[in-house]
Amino acid sequence: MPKSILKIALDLPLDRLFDYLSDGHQVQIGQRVLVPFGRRSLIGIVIAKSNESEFALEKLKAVTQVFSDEPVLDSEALSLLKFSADYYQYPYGQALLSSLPARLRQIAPALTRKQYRYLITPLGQQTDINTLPARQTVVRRVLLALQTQTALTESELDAISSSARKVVKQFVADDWAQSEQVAALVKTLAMAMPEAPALNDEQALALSSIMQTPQQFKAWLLHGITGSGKTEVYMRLMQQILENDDAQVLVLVPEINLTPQLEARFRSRFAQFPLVSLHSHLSEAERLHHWQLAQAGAAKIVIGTRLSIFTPMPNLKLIIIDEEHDSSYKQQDSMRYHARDVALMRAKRLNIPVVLGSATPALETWHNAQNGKYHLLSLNQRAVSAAKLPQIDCIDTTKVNLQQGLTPQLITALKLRLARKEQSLLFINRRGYSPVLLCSACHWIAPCLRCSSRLVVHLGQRKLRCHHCGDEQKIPLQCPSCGNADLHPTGHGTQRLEQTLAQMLPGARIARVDRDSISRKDALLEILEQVHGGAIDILVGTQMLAKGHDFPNLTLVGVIDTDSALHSPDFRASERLFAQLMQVAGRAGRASIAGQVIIQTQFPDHDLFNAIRRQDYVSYANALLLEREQVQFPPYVFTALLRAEANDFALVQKFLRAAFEQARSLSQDVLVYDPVRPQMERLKGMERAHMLMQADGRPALQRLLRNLLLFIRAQPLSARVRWSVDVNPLEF
DNA sequence: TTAATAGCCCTG
DNA sequence: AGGGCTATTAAC
Repeated sequence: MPKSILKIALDLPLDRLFDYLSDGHQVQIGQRVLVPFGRRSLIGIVIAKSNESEFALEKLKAVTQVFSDEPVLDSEALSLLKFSADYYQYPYGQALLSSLPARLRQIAPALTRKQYRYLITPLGQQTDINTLPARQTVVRRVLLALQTQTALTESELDAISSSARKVVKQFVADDWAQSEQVAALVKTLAMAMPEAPALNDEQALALSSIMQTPQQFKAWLLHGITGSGKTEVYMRLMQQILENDDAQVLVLVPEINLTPQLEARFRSRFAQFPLVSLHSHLSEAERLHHWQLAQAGAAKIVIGTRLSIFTPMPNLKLIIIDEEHDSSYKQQDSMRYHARDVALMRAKRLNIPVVLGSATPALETWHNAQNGKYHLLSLNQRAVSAAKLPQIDCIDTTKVNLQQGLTPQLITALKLRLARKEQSLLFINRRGYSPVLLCSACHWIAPCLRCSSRLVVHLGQRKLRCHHCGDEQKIPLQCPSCGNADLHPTGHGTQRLEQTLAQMLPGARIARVDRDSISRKDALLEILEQVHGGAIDILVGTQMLAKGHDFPNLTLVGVIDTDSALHSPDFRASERLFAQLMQVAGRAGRASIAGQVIIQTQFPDHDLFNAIRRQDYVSYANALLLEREQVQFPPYVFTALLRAEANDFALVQKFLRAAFEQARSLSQDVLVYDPVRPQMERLKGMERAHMLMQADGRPALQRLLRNLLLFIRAQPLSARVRWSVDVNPLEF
């Protein structure tokens, strides 16, 4: 009996598959199909074939269209998505469809345009440019370029002129050139392949350790301070794996780190291996094209952000996760997966190595390295041996006179760098002019009407703005509460700091980097270029500046105010602050000049600053882990969070109350906490609350969640509140 | 999720 | 009766 019933995943919040008749179509598992659904048409993915259906056979509809000229999703990709969807309690169909490039979710056939390049023929090579009419400039330029470079890609032609493609087609007709289809997107770079630097002992040991078992699952933690040469270890490792028959390698990076420079660095190092990137700045056509090259096995290296962990790669032999502690690996809506954790699952299922790299590993990761689940490799020396560690000073802001929020020590240090023609970076994690607008008479503070937050003063646009919902208001002329006209912008943000510095240090060339100044896509790159070129003396900015940029002439880093993170109710705040400070400190003095870091704080004797001064991740991580163990927080327990929000708080309460009673009755192994309100009680006009569940092991928690969700989905109330489940939430 | 429909209050 | 609104239900 032929298996004519297809089980199909659809992009719906319903956690089940739908049955359709194949109706004579040749259909494979993993294939993309178009099906009728109600009175609309949906894209689906075929998950299984069967002889039977639990649905009444006469009610089954037939598949409308099979996209049979496309490659199908392989079973590894399908099962990884299924596993992740189950683990993160998210409908399989939605998880699967949203892992695909948007073009594959649309109804039109997603044909990728074929790429061509054009090669010069002997006849074309012999043709003398000077015999061509002088006015045909494009013809002359295309021929000249072909003669000197022997081959041109379509994008190189486009760079010559918009009519260059037309010209080259005529060349093909005249047998001056011939066209050739390009299988993979290989951007050939004119630059010579850089010589790989020699490895130091630690790097060599790390490489050889991993390469002892290149064909089995092992999780490696590459723990190395900034500048210790983690990237070089990745690249040597990739080189060795790639040289092995047809292997593919996946490199995950945080979004902000995937700069064109990093991509170019990998490309020039691996000129012989086709490389594609996958990130949010690609056009949909590019994303599809890159994804398909990975899926076909043509791209040997994929560098991508979070979502690319799900990219089908038939010959995947190594996964690398750079800056593994970075919180951008955690998806914060839809399926709330953690790309690092999914990478671990994927590597385990494929039986391949996975390498996590960081200067400040996540405590979860560090814990796993301590208990032997991961193998620890440490890089303690700086790879460039001349480079020295910066000196780190914490200045007690309660004991000195601040000038506009700056300590005399920091001002002196800034002046010294200006005199020496060296560069400085000031790190302040607050954008805008000042974080509050305060009435001097009645202490009224401008609040956001839609969120439980304060409005930030933006003097440039003369506006008050909520950084949570984006709402804007005019700056009031008098206090709405008492009528007093004396309203003060209080506290310091990036704009104010920039202004202060300009007044205090006339002549200094200052640039500001934050989300407000970096509106355009390339603006950050432009500023960074200016810094490299020596056109900037002082760079002021938020955490956008903390990562990945090396400025050899930058010798001073100032940290203005991070104290709020020390007393944050978020249990991960100090872990994050430590990582952030280590990262900014690493910006100072990477070349042969020793750097200085000045941290302004009210609590210079805090453990965190003591550890920062010594740049001692290990003892601080161990101390934090001890605390986490004592209070039974992750990674010593497994948690999940049920979040809910609605305009009407009573609905949220009712919804969570019902869930709470149900969860309590469902499980003895899981500790279910009373629903509470989060730090941000109201956001964009929605009243929020959540319920925490905590267990000693994953299975008990998973079991509870599965049953709890069955209950919730059956509740009519669940349609009237927005709710979501977050497994291993970053904060609660 | 979308889309249809059932139920309800209101006007006229 | 019919318009306009919300709640409910089905989708293969």
